[in-house]
Amino acid sequence: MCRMARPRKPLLSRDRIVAAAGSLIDAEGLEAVSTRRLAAELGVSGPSLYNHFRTKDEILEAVADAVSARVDLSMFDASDGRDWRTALHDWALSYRAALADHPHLVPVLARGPGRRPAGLRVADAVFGAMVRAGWPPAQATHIGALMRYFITGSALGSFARGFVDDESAYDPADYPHLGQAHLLAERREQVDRGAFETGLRALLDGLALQYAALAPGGRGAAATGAAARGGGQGG
Amino acid sequence: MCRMARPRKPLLSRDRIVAAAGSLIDAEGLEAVSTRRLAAELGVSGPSLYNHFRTKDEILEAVADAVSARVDLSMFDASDGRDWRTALHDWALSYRAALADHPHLVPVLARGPGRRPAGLRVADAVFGAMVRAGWPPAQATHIGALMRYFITGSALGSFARGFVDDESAYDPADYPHLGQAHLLAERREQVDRGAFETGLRALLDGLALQYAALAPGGRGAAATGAAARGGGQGG
DNA sequence: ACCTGAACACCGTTCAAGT
DNA sequence: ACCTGAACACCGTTCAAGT
Repeated sequence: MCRMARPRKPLLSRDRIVAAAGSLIDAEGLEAVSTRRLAAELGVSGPSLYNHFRTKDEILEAVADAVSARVDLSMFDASDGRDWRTALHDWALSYRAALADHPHLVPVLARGPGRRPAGLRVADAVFGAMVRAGWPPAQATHIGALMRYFITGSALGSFARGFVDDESAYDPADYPHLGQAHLLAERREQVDRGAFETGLRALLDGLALQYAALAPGGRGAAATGAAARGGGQGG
Repeated sequence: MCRMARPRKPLLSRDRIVAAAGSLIDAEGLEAVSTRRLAAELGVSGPSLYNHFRTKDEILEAVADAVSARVDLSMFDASDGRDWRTALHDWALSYRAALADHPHLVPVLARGPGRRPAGLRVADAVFGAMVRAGWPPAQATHIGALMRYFITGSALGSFARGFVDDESAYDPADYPHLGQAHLLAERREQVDRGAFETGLRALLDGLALQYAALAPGGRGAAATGAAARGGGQGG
């Protein structure tokens, strides 16, 4: 009935390519992904990929979006949005966990949501929930941004990983306070988690102070478009 | 007296290479730096660089270290370390300014101090000052880490830059709260600065609360007025 | 000691050709 | 429509050769 019958089904699909790229990145890192290598992994030749994606970067973006899609956002549709602090906290843990599962992908995710649908969904959910909780829109934008800064910063620059595992690198004459720094590499996970928890708590405590200081009119219901000024008096 | 006299002075030096690489990165970004291109900029052939650096990555690290070296640390040697909050605040601004001057280099700096002397000097100064102010060493480590997270995260993932400047990317049916998102690209600087200031203030307020709650052994009386008030239920 | 050209084993991407 | 081999313009790095 139809035209001529397909000789055989396609070897490739966007999903297959994204899945293979994700596995390769997790296993061997971002630098391991070349179009030729990825194609070989899929049993095809390099240029075949260009039938499904316009550039290699588009493939990376698609993999990153798949990770963003796994970030839990259910804490934000809790009706009234009263408890913005708890929602923000739980979301931060979920976000961090997603990044920790795919550390090699963090540099891609840290570039921002761009055009990635799942990345935009995350930004949308945070912003919407903060406004619903009574934050002025400008402040809600800032909160989405600064939480991203902190979470991706912690995932990317895993602090302890930045120190080499080699005592001789830290001459006490040069760095009087870094005598134990080579131990950081061993206790990496502990330090990273501790710093993240301390920082998250400080951030939420500090935001709670700012929330308490908001003009009474702006709380409890969706705020007007007027939007308070930026960050108060800082700097 | 000496052996045979040098025929002519060397064409290259580590300093010249680092300076040329820095200029190239600032002008055209990290991807513009290939060994051949950089060598051409210096009037030599590609492999010549390998007489002065072992790898291209070592060149990048040296450029990054030069940026770290320009971060002001003078606020940390203020004798008693009483006012750790102000010192941390001023340092954060200085750090952010250094990164903002060389945005293309942030991905390199975000990897952590590694073996870079100036990077280690920064970590050493922060840690030392916090301990001197009465923070327990473990907490001082966390503070150094979480400040790094936030500052490099904000420089790298410049929030607004992550959104495309194209209204059609944000279908209200998909993202009900992102109606104005394409405006972010225009107001990028404003949003980034506002988010940074809001976040920094929250972070310091939150840390002040934790400082005030330290066992009396950790003295200092440095907590600012903002810390005294409530609002810090645990996360 | 320092620079060179040639070479090796790679890249991302385009394109005419096949089916 | 989808895949291929060949080709273009690149990479980082090594090395024997020159001075």
